[in-house]
Amino acid sequence: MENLREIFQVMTRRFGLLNKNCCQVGGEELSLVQSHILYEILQKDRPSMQQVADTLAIDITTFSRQIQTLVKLELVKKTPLPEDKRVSQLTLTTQGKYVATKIDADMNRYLTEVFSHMSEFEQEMVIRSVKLLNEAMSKSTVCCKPLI
Amino acid sequence: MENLREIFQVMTRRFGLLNKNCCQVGGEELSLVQSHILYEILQKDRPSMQQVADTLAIDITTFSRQIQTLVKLELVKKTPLPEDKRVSQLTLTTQGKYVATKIDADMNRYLTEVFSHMSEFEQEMVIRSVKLLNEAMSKSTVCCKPLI
DNA sequence: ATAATTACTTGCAAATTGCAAATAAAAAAA
DNA sequence: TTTTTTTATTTGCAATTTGCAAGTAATTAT
Repeated sequence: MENLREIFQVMTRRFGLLNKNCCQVGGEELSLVQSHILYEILQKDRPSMQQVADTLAIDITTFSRQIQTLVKLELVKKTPLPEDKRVSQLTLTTQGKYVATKIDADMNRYLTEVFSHMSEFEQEMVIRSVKLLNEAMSKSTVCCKPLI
Repeated sequence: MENLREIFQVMTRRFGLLNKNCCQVGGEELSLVQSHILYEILQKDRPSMQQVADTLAIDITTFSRQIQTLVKLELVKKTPLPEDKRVSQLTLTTQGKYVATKIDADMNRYLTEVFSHMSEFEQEMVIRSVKLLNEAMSKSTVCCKPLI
């Protein structure tokens, strides 16, 4: 078969570059990890710290500190859950929602631009392929365990 | 159109997880960046520092230090170019070649496992798609400029 | 009432990163 | 041929990020 590593290596790097651009909003510049955290909180409904950390496969101590930063930036709010005061519910502030939405829109814009270099047919094939790839990775035994 | 960001976000993360596993050889554990550096030196013929740093879009100062680490680990050798003593030619040591090849094989094995969860037809489609995606990104104006 | 778990937070210490500034060699300009 | 400019690479910080070990506080199990 093909040299899989070769093409995926290139893809990974290019995506890394794409992602570098993608997290500055206003004056602030967020890291990729932080943007992923915002994204996850935006999607889920009032998730706990542990929940999001697990989903993103980030060490909980690292995550704790990242959240502290995002709270200081007034993008995220932590509310103790009444039924169990150990857990913190995470929500986005208005600012946070704005930022998360902005990053989402930017990323979609970037991706759309990338896609514009392909034919309609190719675009659909690529989308189908990425979905397949995601499924395959979720079934894989060698990696990618967490995540949805 | 589809929510592109969604599916690519998931893919990016899963690949991040896949890559986490993929860089330990013997007792040593290399970082993803370091494995990319080894890969690049393996592919190219005696590249210079600047060359590899540009290809990988790594800041030259960061790169300089990474190479120092790899030299200490006896995976990379730096030889001053006779015609221009400013530039260092990079080559892999025997150890380095072994490690780079090992990582390459591991990654291919992981990817093959991932691919095993798809049909023959799907596998080919995915490969074609990733190549298309790489081309599209190389044409893109919003990112991914360096790289080959 | 006591012990064991769970959810999260801190205290290090090691890596990684990039900007500014330095060095040293080569090329261009005077 | 000097002098200046450019190029390739290295250091000096200083900020960020990371994970392990150990701690706190709230819950659940015994």
